[in-house]
Amino acid sequence: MADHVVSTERSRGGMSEQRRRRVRLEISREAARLFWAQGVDGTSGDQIAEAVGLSTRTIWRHFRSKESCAEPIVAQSVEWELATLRSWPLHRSLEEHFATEAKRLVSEISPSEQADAGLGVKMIRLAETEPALRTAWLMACDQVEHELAAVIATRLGLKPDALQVRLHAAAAAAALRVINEYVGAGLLDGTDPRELGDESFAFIADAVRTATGGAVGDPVQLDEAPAAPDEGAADRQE
Amino acid sequence: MADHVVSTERSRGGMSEQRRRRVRLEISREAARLFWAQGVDGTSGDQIAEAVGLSTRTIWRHFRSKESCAEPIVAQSVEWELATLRSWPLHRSLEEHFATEAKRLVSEISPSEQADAGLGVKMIRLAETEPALRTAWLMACDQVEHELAAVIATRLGLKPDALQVRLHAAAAAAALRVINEYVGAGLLDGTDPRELGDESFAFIADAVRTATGGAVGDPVQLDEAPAAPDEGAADRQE
DNA sequence: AGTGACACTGTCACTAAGTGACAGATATTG
DNA sequence: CAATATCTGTCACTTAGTGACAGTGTCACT
Repeated sequence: MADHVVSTERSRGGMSEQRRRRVRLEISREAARLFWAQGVDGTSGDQIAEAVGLSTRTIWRHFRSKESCAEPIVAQSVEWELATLRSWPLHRSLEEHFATEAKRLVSEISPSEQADAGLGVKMIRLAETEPALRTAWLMACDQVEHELAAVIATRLGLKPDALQVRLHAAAAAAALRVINEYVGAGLLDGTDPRELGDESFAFIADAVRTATGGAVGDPVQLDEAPAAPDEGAADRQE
Repeated sequence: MADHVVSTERSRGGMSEQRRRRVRLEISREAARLFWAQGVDGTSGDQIAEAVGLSTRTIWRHFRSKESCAEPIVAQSVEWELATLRSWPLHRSLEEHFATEAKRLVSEISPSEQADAGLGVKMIRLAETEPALRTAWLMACDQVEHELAAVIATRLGLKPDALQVRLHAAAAAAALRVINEYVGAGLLDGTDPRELGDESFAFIADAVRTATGGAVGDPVQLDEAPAAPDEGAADRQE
């Protein structure tokens, strides 16, 4: 029985991971709705449980705290940025890549994803005044920072934990955070989505380029990556 | 000494403000010690209260949550950066200013402040693994970001909430955060303080300059500040 | 089909975080 | 000393979150 392990192990442990994510997202949707409608403090765990049709105990089995119920929705709202960064080819400029990816995204987005995105924006807005939610938002930004570190590391031919890379990644991620907050606030205040959307991707690329002192944004030649002409003090770190 | 306005007016509502800060700091010291020794989850509010010699109820009067007990110690550990930024004269370069301020600081620091700084570094380290503390650390970084926004705004002749300013401030603050984490981790891992200290202030200035795309760091002429092409990219913000 | 293993959920009792309300202590002012 | 306002301790209380146990559905193997 030890030889055909594959199918058994998948069906047991693997099915749940997908299912678990769906349940968490479902809980997160209801929690976000309630948080937005009544505030975080004004929403109890029991209310969330009732809204999603589960027992309170089960909520705590999926989320370690009330605030963290918002995490999946918030995380999903930066997921497209993560995906875009992951798929950024070496030979393209950031502007080009963001422009094409943004266009593709707009055409492919489903109504339910759009609703989730709306909730995500609201949570980000709420995070400015509700310190409890701020953690969730900053966690998502942290994800972006790590993804950026990986991308930048390969582009500059350095390790992801080199100080130089971490600095660039942190600065660029911070810029992305500010833009997200800015765009989100604009949307919620009634600015026309099209107006913001059209300029935003060019803006994003420019912000990343600036925040990294111009080190990240241009196309990279394959033979150029490992070369990295001594940038002084930074390379003594690993 | 202060028999006049200061003492009277403060004694009613405001005397407490100074005293309150001292009490909060005292609590924060004990909390940080315990957090470091036993972890955050392993430390109860009752323990903190007992360690500092107050009732548990009084702890909650000074801090809205257990984790926030760490805030004052963490905040104090970036206080010198805030002060240094506040006192940055227009006509000096960031490198010069940081170098002189750092020297002055090293000579003036008291043993108790040194102990507090040690605790602060430990809390920052702990924040990497304890999400509960991460909020405190990021709050402190947020302070730095706001201070930076104010400084950058006056240097560029823009408003503090202009998008351009917010982007620069966020990127620079993120860079400072990474450096703080890097230096702190180095200290805790036994690196010689002198080795890190000597290069760090030059490093800081350089990081800020890079993160702002070179826009922040140079001396500013007085007549140049308000000049900035006033209807440029950043003005769509109000 | 039957049986055991396992993952998921609900129920309930419990710990710990945090608040409200009241009373006593302390300090400042007149 | 009297008057007032802030600070603190005590205690009862709400709520977030956990541990333990039991019931249910699903899959695997026979």
